[in-house]
Amino acid sequence: MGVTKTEIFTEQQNRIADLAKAFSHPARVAILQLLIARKSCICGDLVDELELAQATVSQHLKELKRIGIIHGEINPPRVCYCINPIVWSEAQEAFGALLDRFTLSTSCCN
Amino acid sequence: MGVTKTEIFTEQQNRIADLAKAFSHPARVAILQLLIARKSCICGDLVDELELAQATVSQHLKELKRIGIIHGEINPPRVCYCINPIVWSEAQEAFGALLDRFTLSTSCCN
DNA sequence: AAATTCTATCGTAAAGATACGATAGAATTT
DNA sequence: AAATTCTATCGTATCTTTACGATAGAATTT
Repeated sequence: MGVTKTEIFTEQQNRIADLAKAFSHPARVAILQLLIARKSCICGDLVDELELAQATVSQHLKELKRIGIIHGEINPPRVCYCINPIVWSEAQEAFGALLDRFTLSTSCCN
Repeated sequence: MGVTKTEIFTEQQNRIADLAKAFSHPARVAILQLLIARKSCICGDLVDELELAQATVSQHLKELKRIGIIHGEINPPRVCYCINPIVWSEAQEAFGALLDRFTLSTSCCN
């Protein structure tokens, strides 16, 4: 086994889980924070800031691109990575909706 | 290798990544949504709602407990799982702070 | 054209995650 | 005491993730 049964969950549940993967590794959190702070970053800069090999950074960037939360613009000989505002606000709404659904009145045993 | 180098990241980055793991699998999203809706759930109920084996549901509950976002109260012969309001609000603040740090003015290439 | 620079991908090794059947443990019920 | 009920854990198979060295590809620079 070892394979997630995505077909038994809703689109929304699968999408939230996928978006959460963007934030589920400290390197990707660090990358997103740097992209926000710098407004644009190239892979080389990120490799200097993070103590990770260039291949590893590139792999994390690939995952963030797959999710859609960043996109890269080729600006030879470099690549400018940026937050994708559409997907970012999608994440804001998705997490916000889920996190705000719980209030103390919803709690039972505390 | 295959082992995350947590020591090169900040406490905050590691914590956000860990909290995000709670939401990074659709089954755990579904469990949290059910806990909110029902205000308390027992493992058996969850097994009925999710099309997953009892052992699998228990494993996801264990992961959510490890993160701290839920806690179980033994109420023999059952267990009442609840959202932990402290950790839940920690997640609200952590994700909120990160997600709100990006605004359109912070964007570069769009 | 050759050298340089930067990023992506390949190949690979190790660790972690996911899923489930089987079994154990703990408590109530019969 | 035996049976029943419910959850946790064990063992295991498979897939995924993380990490890095090596190499390829694409573009500018010398």
